Amino acid sequence: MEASAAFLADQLKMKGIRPSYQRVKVLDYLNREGGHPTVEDIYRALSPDIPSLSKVTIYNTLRAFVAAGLVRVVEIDEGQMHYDTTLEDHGHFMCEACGTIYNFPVNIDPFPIEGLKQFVITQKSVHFKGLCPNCLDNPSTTNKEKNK
Amino acid sequence: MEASAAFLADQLKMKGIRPSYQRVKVLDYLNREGGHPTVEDIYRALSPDIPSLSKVTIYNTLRAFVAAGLVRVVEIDEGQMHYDTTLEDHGHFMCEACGTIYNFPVNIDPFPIEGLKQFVITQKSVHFKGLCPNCLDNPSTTNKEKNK
DNA sequence: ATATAATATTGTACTCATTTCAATTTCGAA
DNA sequence: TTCGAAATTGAAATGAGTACAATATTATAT
Repeated sequence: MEASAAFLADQLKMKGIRPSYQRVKVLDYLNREGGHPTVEDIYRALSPDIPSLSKVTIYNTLRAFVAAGLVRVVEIDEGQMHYDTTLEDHGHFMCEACGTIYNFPVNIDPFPIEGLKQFVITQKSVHFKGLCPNCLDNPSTTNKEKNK
Repeated sequence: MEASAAFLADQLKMKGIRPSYQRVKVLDYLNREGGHPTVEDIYRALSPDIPSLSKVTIYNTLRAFVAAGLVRVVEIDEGQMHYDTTLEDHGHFMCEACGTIYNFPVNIDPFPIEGLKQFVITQKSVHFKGLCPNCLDNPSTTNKEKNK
């Protein structure tokens, strides 16, 4: 289901972000699709509807969203950045066969952080890699390249 | 102190890597300097001694070392890859002011991995970011750019 | 409603890490 | 010593992300 443009615009206004047509569309995509899209994913999805859309706009938009705390950057993939709408703390698992990123619950705080006594920690990430159940079941039918 | 070239060459041979002049020099650098160097770091350090040295060789060399299990990739910095000679499991802390990467002990295994029951996990990383004691003490005297 | 100033969008050009490719050099075994 | 395989090198390509300047849009004050 699709949230109304007005509702999405209010979401942005509350965060001090001007609800331009493009920004509302990006937010709508993020809310609808979830997952961990890249700039490229978003561009490919919205470009048909907004022929004039530029990737630069998506970069700018996501930068604004991250600064406002609407989305988070996931840096599990060296190739490109992914964006995550789940704001609660959680871990990320990336399948090395299909490239899909999964969230999993993990409690990061009770870590024995001996050795970082004098450090100020502003960001904690837990990143796992391996093979997801889907690729384990269908070894040859999925891979990163195909899914592009 | 510097390990003998013969000793380093044997280290490589044992891993099935042909001990070329360049590879021995890269391994020597890694053993001597430790830390979390980038290709650029290694290139700048070795280039004066090996004028013909190409960055591609360092890329190739590190890829071979990683495949052989001699070093590990650290993907905490989106900009560029870092390499780590510490093979035991540990976390990485990256200072957002000076860019320095620190190791810290962390026991990753006893994680409550509910939600990944069906997954094959081949790699686990714990990445923290923030400010290191050095930069907390000298706020203006260190930064990523200067340290380049 | 309109003018004006501030902000967003867009295309182009650029940076920079990494990879690809082909040519040359080096190494190792016969 | 020779020959084939593997390594090194430079040049060129790739691809994500950024910088910049021009244009378009929006918000606010009049």
